[in-house]
Amino acid sequence: MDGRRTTVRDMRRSNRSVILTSIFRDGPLSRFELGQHTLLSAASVSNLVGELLEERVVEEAGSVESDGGRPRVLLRVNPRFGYVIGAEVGETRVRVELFDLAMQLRAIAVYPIETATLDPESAVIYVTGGVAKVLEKAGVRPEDVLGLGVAVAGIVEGPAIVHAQTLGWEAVPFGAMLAAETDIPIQVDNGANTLGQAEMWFGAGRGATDAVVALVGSGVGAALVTGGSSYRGIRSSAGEWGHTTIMYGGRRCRCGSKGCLEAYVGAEGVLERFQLLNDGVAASGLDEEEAFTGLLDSVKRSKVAAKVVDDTIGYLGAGFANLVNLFNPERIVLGGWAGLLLGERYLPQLREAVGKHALRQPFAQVTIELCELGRDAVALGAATLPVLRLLRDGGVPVPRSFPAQVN
Amino acid sequence: MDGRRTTVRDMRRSNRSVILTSIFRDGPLSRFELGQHTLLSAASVSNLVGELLEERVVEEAGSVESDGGRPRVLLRVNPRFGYVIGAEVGETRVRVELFDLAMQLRAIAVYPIETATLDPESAVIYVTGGVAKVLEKAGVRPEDVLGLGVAVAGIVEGPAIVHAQTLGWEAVPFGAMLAAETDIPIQVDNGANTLGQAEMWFGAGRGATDAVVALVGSGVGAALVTGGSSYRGIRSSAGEWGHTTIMYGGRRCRCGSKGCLEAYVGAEGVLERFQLLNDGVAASGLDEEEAFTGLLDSVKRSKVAAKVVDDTIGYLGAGFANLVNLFNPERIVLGGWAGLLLGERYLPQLREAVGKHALRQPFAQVTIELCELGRDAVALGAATLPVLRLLRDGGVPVPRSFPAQVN
DNA sequence: CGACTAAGTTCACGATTTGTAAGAAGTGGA
DNA sequence: TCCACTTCTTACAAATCGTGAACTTAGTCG
Repeated sequence: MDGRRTTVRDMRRSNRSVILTSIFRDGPLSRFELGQHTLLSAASVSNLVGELLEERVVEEAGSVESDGGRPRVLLRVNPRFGYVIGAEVGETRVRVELFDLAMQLRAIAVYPIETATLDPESAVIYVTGGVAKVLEKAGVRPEDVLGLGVAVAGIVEGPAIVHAQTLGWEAVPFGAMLAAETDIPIQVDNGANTLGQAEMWFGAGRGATDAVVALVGSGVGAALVTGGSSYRGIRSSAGEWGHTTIMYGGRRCRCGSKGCLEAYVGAEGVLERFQLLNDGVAASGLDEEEAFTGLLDSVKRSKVAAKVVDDTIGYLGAGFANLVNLFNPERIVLGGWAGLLLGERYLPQLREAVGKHALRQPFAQVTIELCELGRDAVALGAATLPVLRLLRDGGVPVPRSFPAQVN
Repeated sequence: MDGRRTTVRDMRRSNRSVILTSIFRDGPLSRFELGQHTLLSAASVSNLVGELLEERVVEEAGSVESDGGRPRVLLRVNPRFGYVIGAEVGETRVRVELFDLAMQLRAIAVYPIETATLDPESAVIYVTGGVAKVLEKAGVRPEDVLGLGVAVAGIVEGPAIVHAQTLGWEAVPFGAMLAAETDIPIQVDNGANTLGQAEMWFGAGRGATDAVVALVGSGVGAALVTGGSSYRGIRSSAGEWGHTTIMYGGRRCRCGSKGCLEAYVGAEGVLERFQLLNDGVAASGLDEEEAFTGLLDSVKRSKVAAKVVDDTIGYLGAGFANLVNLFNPERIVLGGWAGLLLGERYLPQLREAVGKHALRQPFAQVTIELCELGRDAVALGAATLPVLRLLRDGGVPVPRSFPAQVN
């Protein structure tokens, strides 16, 4: 099977999708404005909107006067047409959030993980338990949930198979395991990707079509967005920016290779470098985040700290420049807790460092921004997955049927 | 203006495109097979093929018996429906080639460049002269040329504006300059991209949808292909792989930065490294290509040469690994004259080096191959640009009108 | 020569967008 | 209160398109 045919139904679905996406993204809109946005004729807009209104995906929201004529009726996505749930399965917690279609948070459930590693079976229990909890809290019926997006800290490939080194998961069919417990449609993705998605929709990435959301925490990753949608590669493990070699033969990285970017700008790597230069003396009794903040705060007192931070900015700048040269993006968003701490203090210096390593042409076309959402946005981003699917399908909810669909 | 509407005509154009592309790519095909490939109904296939036949884009090509029933009539793209021209504007030559729609070479014109730098005006004269020449040689009328694809050694952005450091061109509106001299539709692209395109269609990239064609010559570049089509970034200067930092603070590169991949694996950089280790003694009286071949041939005799080549494979492996980690491609094709010389001798070692630096998951999903077409394929790749457009538009030639369209 | 088989064609039908014209919903002035 | 005016909304006919079912065509085999 080759290229895909186009039938008359694809046309309608596509136009419904265009209209619905327009309403969702650009707020309350009149039919007239929809026509301008979508280039559809007034007749078609009316027709399609009528259908969406009938199905309750869209609702009227007041009206606005117009220079003496009939007032325009505003349309918006019906926030209560359905709900979406985003779940974050991380190393230290499982977090489940319920949103309405206006992406307003309606309920939340958080479970800290005490055990060293979270096995897949427990993760399923936490997630399904969290789903039940948020449904109850918000008073929403399960059948009104359009979908559940799950973000995991690892590589997700094919039909929701998860490989997560830090959790000790290897080829875990997490999507299928969840689908066995609920008939809510499930989508699984990498946490870095969902956080990137959240920034693209609601944060510093708004309006960009070709962007990279770089995440610097203890580890380092990136979400690539090309042509308005997330780029995943042949089997959705693209974006492993943290393990690109930036110093051939350099520091050993926990991935087993040497000279990875992560070994230089990941918080763990930065602290190790500091300890090395500081005659082996490390801040004790602090967790990684406190230690990292302490390091940043001590640059004025300590020459060693200043050098370590300075180097970090340089390395990070080179890493960004690699992205600029390879992807020619329109925007790079720096996120992650360590990235945020660094960016708050050193964004100008970072921009300068990028300029030193990037080619003039693509560098002139990119803007480098700090992320706007906290790290709690991982679940929000996961919740956008079912929304994205709804918009793409023109407002037709995914049918709930066996075999449960994954991804 | 936002998302694009779909009308009933887009549907037909799209289906024509699917059918025509199928016939072009998968050789002579019967209507029946077309139906299977495209999922279109037999009625629609017949209808659309009839139209294409009527317009002479497609022609019948014999028939094949079928287990006792009516024989299937084979269809192929009419090689003489139109012709395409590919031009390569390089540092040492301008090369113009004329192809029919079966991509058979019909005529060629080559102009060596003696002067140190080729100014844009002269380049226009060479190209237009070459076009006239190949038309005359092949006995083709200008109005039968569907398009002219031009490959230049530099960054091409927006409406065919060219920045070519090595030619000394800065923001040259090369497309517009050419369009002023002829009414053949013109498309301009980077030479690395067109060579990559050629490999994807006719060489080692056949069948892949997510691939990288890496070009190692005196300099280093790459063509990125994602989801079956060339990735260009926000303003089409993506793919500058040669200037990604691989050794932070390392060797100075001609781009002005330090530690670029090109400074380590580009032929110029390799020879410099050899000279450095060899007590400053360089092979004299040889051009770069001879010197590079000589270096490779001397690894058995010279420990220094062996080390330099060994290191080169290591660096290149890390560079490939970066691509593997970031893009998760299905295939990487190594090309360029130096890449070819290296690959012929050290492909297994190179694969091993990539494995050392890449993550296990994406590495297991990629195959690394040697390119199959010589460097003369740059013009062939350029000629595919108008073909691609014809296929995309479903066999409707680009109208020749003012203002001349570029890109 | 006639049945059989498979490929290709014709035609009515339903789905879809579009342009046009008619209708509806307000505003402002008499 | 009524009426003209402006602007948004809807109804309808026309045009286009893919589809399914019946039909035609072209070989093969007995």
